Amino acid sequence: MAANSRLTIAVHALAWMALAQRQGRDELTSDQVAASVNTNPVIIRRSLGDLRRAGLVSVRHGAGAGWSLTRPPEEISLVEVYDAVEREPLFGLHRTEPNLECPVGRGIRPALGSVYGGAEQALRRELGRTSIADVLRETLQAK
Amino acid sequence: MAANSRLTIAVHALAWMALAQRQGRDELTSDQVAASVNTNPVIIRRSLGDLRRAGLVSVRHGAGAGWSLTRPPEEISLVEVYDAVEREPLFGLHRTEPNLECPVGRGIRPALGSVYGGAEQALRRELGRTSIADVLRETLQAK
DNA sequence: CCGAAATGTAATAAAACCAGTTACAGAAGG
DNA sequence: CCTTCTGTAACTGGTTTTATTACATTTCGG
Repeated sequence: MAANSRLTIAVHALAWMALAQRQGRDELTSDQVAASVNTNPVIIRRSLGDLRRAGLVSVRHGAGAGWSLTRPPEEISLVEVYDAVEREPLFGLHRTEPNLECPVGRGIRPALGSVYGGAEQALRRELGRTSIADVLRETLQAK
Repeated sequence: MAANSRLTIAVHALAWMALAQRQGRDELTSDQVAASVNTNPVIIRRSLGDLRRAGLVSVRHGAGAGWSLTRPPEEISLVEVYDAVEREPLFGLHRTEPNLECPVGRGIRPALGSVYGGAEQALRRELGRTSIADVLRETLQAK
């Protein structure tokens, strides 16, 4: 699995926005976020665009524009971020249809689908236990 | 995330081997497994090779060779299969080092590491609740 | 109302990964 | 010894990911 870093980038952006907010800066541009994440501003705009579509951040256009959180960071859980930025299921099924003349080939896809669904639920449940505020607190504790 | 199908292929192979075993065929060649999964025998040999290194199957070489389970299918849990075939962590950290002059950039990686570790544990715990025998039973129930 | 500043998005590129395929050396049973 | 099958390397086509450039669009501030 080519593990992507979409969740990492989105959480980093949100945590940084939460810290800036605490310091009185309610809005950040994609350039400012990109400077902390150390990537290209377009990557940040794409990621924050996903979060905007999920209702987690809002944006103002034009000159003096910027991004801001729509909720206090205590009320943004990582599962919402996960759902906002991650589209693919965790495990892929067969790329080509299995042999339907084999009893295993016939029935395995729904069986796997239910197992995979349960595993994803467990993952999402665990992510739901952590908020952006939690991540920020742990981040600032690291000396 | 380009979700790969390694877990699917490995579980399919093991379920098929479990069914064959129940029918008196203790050994299968990679060609026979590939016929059910509907893929190339080399893919199966690579997958079963991972499972062999994890101790879940054994192989005999040469003419009349084949693969067999080393344990009853009730005692093979999906988390063992997952660990055998999946090397990458679920979520990638930053591809390039974040800006260490930013307090968030400095501390976020260990913070995310601990969150991601917990999420993976939850996933693995859930996968541990299902065995190859469970998958086979559900597979055969699907009409 | 004009210009500056910022977003949204398309197009492109390089790197990585995945599934599939061919090929072949090596092992081992008969 | 010969046949069969594994183990693995090499390569291919396709997809994904991150990064980058470019530009039309939006809107604030003066």
